[in-house]
Amino acid sequence: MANTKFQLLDCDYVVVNNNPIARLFGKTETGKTICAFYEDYKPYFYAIPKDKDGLINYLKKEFKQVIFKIEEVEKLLPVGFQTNKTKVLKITATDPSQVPIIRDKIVSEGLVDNIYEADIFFKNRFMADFELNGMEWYEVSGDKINTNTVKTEVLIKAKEFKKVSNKENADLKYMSIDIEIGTVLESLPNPTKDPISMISLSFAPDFRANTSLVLISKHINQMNGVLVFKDEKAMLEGFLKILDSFDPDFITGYNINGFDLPYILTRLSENKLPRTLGRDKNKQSISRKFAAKTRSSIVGRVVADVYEFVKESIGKGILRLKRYGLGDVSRELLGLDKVDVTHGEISKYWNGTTEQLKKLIDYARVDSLLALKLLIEKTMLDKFIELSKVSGLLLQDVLDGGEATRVENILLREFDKEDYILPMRPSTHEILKRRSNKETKGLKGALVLEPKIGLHTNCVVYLDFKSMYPSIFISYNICPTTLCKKEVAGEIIETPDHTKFVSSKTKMGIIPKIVKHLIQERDLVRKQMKEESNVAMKRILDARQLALKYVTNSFYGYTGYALARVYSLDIANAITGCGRYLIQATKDTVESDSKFKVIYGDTDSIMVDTNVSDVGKAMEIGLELEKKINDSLKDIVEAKIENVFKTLLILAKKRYAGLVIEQNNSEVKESIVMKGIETVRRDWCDLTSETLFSVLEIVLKEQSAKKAVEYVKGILSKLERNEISIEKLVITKSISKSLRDYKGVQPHIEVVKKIRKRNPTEAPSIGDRVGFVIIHGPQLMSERAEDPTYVKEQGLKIDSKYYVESQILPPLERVFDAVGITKTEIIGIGRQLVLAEAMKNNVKKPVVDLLTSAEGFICKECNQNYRRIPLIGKCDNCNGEILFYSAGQKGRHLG
DNA sequence: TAATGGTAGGGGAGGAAAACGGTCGCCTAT
DNA sequence: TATTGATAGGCGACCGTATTCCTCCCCTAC
Repeated sequence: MANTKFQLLDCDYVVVNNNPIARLFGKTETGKTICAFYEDYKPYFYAIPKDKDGLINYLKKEFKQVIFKIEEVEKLLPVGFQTNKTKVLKITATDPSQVPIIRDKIVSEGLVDNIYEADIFFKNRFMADFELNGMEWYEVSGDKINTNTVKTEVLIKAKEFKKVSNKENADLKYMSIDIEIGTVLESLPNPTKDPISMISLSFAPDFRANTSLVLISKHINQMNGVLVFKDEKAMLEGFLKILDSFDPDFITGYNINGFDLPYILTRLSENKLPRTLGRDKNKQSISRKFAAKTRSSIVGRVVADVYEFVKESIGKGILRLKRYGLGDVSRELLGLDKVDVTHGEISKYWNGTTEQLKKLIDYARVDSLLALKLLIEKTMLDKFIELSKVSGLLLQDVLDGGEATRVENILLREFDKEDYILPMRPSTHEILKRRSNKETKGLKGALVLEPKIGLHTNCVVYLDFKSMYPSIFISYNICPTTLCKKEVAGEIIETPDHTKFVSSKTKMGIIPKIVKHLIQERDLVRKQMKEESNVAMKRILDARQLALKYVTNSFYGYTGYALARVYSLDIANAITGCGRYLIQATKDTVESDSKFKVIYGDTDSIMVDTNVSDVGKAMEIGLELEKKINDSLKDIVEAKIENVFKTLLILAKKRYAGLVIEQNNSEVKESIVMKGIETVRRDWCDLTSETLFSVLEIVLKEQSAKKAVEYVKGILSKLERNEISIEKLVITKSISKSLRDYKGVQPHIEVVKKIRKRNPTEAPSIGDRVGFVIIHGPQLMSERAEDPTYVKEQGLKIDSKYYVESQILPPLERVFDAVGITKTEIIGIGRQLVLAEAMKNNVKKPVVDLLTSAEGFICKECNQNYRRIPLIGKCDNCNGEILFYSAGQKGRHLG
């Protein structure tokens, strides 16, 4: 009998003698690999039979071999408040793989009214019942055993698991992989035909004193850090040996899910080599295609693709990058450059001189190294490890799955604790029904208040509600288990949209309970974080509080997700309805004192003009408002001052920029916040983002339009003189679907088509971001989009007019327009207004106003205006065409 | 196919639809 | 032998062009 503590990495099952054995893979305190086997557990599900005895007899007859037990139990149904339990059959099978077969059969035979939990994976069911969470620590007790089926150092026949509190990770090993195919010249590598030329591996910690190794499949002279093999098969065998002896917990790389791993697996098959990359001696590793992604599963290890982390973190705004090639990302995050070898050059170098081959080896080595460095130095796994602990899912499932999977795993456990049963995932037919129903009935979202557009030079306080939707779940006790579908005795809570729930005195909802617990836990972790001095631990705690936040915020979206087990439009609508009510009520509360105006608000926030310019005074006002709001919305949501803007420019809904002042004791910190504006969008070129950023900075900090206008003029003339480097003109857009699904003409899609024609190996595909510039020519803008590399090679001419008129001016015009300066002033004709002056008069579009009141004439080209038509009938200034100006609109040609 | 949390909203580009202006043929009134 | 004066103005049909509106797409705010 031995007790061993280990961190849980993976879980699966094998069937031996018609009996499932659950296997837990992990890492012990001393860094040893462990596999714990648990034999006495079987899969089960629930059904409401049409005819109880009929179903029992049918099952006993048709599935004699695989039915272990059928019993009648009492459970609570999941949707609609239940006063009484319902009798259901709990059907236990011997083999997990038989459950879907039994389930499909009894459904198609029409033997059941309803069926529950018959699609829960065995590993999740097992972990739920034993309260095991991915990446947590457990002490397993049981006897050591011998078996030849797995490759781990410690083997235990488990009797019991006890949770151990340990926030740190075991000594985990990482291996990064990058492969090169050197034989393909013109087309994409074909894994069934084209052999792998090189495999680059990097290790953390070092493997036999090597940080990296490059395996090469043809003869070259001995080199440091290079292992030479006679052919691909020998190299793959070498790779398998290294994998087994290094025995990593994590397999990583850049786009390994999309390319390297499936390629290696296919090559192993083609070479008739075993595909057992995992810690099981027999189970083949597989790589399956789901929707747009490929997922690999390797027993006992975790596959983590750095490319996917980068893409996701960009989406969440943690990393502001317009492209995410390994080179771009490494430069940005690590300050390291990648050896640059294009796809076309790979085969050239592979078949070229020794020098070229060396360069290729170097390139491959750096690629696997960079991916590994990114993963470890940027601690990309931390958040996912904590998400695994919070949701209970295995780390691999957290990485591969979406937010719904996490929510559902928590729901499964909590429903079970209170004797509720969970619905099945919807069928294809049900999904379609839900979607079409949603279209007609609709899920109304949040309220966005009408913004007061313009520059606000008084201090503005930004208040928002702490975790608004989660708080609504709690305050209104919103849950499928408390939803009143018919008349119910006892206290009822009615939401502003008239959806009814029983009060928490009658029954506290399961989601409110979960959410409340998650919020409390997060507050606790944040407190611990503040007190923690150890940097590494602080980082883990930070990842944990973030993970808790993500999961807490996922419940609302889940209820409106058509593929959810617990889907309820009524609930989703009740939540957003409460949200709309609360934000409107808050606005009214603030404005009940006519001193203050709410100038904007979105979903859970409001911005209030304080009428004072002193930040300290504004803060006092903010605190008063905060108190006032919280008094009126007591026990529903909690408002908090997020920050104070010294100046704030609002351009439109969801678009604003502000100068934030933080006064901590004597320290004053200034920072600029920009939301939704082109400076934070990735589908505008750097020239636009940078110019606009500078302009906004000048406007917010100095309130000098003159300076801003001068700055812009400088940029424009540089652009016209071709003094701007092409890199700054690259616009990027991502490919969201397969090319043939695009209905219209899109610039980035046209570029991909061109690249494909020229060199298919270089062409970006679905999910990638495409960079392009617009070149000079008569065609549609989309057709003039070109690959920047190609433009440089061919010396094509950039369409500077496009950049001035479509990239630089429109965003700037919106800014100047909001502060009362017209396009005329920007491009330098007419007098220049000083912002303050324009503000004082509160004149919007002064030139247009002038024209509107007195009808006149205007030049189509340069907007010069005339009270009388020039004698020659053309513009004196630029010889442009003269238009008649009427009711503020240009129209009617002259001459 | 299988499966990927939600809605609100701004803004660019392309293309269809509607609007407009010019011309022509035809008619009528003068 | 015959529709046959000349002119202005109204009207519909047609056609090309400039606007407007709508849809698709991307990306962001929350």
